[in-house]
Amino acid sequence: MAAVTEEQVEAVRALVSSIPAGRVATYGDIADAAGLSSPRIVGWIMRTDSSDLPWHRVITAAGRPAAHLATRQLARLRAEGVLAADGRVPLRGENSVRHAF
DNA sequence: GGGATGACGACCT
DNA sequence: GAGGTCGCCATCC
Repeated sequence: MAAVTEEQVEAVRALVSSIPAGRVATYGDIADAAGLSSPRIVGWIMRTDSSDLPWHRVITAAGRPAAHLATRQLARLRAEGVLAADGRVPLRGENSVRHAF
């Protein structure tokens, strides 16, 4: 009786996989776009089923990835063209898919 | 079966 | 403007 159906998980995976390089998305946006009730579900999916998804393109609403992965995330994002200022990804402008959603 | 934890967000103080 | 608290759903112990 999973409140979150496989379809929801698939939607999240599709959205994350649909994030273009040089752009980042927030957990809240993905959760909302996938129709999830809680952004935590997105994090749960990433942790449980990270598969081949560009999880490094998913950051928190604070514009900063998880503490343990922050270094890894920033390094990858920087390689994709996302310049993080002081370990923070500028969610403002075209850097975030928020506008695309 | 129950409690604590976790890739988070939003609201309140 | 910054920090702390509560709520959210699922998993792990």
